Amino acid sequence: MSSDAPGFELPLRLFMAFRVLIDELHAELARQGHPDMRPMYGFVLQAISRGSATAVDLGRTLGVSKQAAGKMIEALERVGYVERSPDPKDTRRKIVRLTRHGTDALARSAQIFDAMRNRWAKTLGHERLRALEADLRTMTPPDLWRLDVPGWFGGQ
Amino acid sequence: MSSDAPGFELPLRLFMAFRVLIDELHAELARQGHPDMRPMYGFVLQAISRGSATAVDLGRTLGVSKQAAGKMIEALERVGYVERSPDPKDTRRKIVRLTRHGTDALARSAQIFDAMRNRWAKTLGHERLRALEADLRTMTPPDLWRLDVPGWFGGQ
DNA sequence: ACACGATAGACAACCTGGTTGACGATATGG
DNA sequence: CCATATCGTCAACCAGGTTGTCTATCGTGT
Repeated sequence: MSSDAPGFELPLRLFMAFRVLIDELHAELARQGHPDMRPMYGFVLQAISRGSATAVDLGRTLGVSKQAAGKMIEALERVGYVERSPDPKDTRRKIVRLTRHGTDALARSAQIFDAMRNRWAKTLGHERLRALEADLRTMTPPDLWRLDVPGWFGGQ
Repeated sequence: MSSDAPGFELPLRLFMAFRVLIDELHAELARQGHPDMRPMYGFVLQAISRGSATAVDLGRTLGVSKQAAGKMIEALERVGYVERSPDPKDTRRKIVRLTRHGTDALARSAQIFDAMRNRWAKTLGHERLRALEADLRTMTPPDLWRLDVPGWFGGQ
């Protein structure tokens, strides 16, 4: 009865589980030809591939300032995951899109995530995993992509 | 029955759930007289209260450099959560301990976490929540306190 | 036709939280 | 008694974020 976990264990375990998955993902990505990949990049690449075409755009969908988004794009450009080209329709804008390398990173990430989920399913059982996912969905905001991952440390 | 979630949803939901809890904690802490509290501070205060008495110590248990730990202590000292005093047995060391304010922050955090867990239990049901916690425990390293929270962004 | 407001991107200065490397002061053990 | 290890600090740097300001361009209303 009084064997309930203390309240602080829940957030800690959630975070640890997240870390375990993300760390594994990046270890595997490094093995598969993406040593430059960083935790943050995945989110950004995903946002770009889902239609964020400019820095302002990206900032909006990521929940950060356009300047932060701009820096992110710059970093991704440096390591060859995205490229920018001027928009002929609007010369103020520079359109960002994934390079082949960036697309590859995303595809491999998806595949690795699926593999990791399968491992969880094997360990916990399909039903338990589905229940876990459903419960997390219940307790979190619906929009999966509007997590402003960046900057939640730093606060304010 | 191909309705399985894509692999990437799991880590995202884990992180969102973590964020939801932490954000709520800090909103509530701010209301309860701890507006200076930040996500990182909780972990550090906890580590100190559990016996990390010096910067080197703290760095070790937190998994960061002694310099980073020193900066953390400095910041906590500035907002009045810890205080330092020279160790008479070893004049190189400065012993850190929580102030009354720091202890209060920790106690309130624990209480708020418990309240949040109760809300989860109400929504999901006790059994589901216990199952969720058990499953997370299964998939994560056993030592709850050796999550090197800081610096997992930044990478490398 | 044009002036004016809104927008895109860039630059600068700053914050947090991390890193390495170096260094002086103190402890400690052969 | 001296070599070595440890503690704290300083300095320089990095990643990722912030705000504020600036220019160039777009698009709209009169």
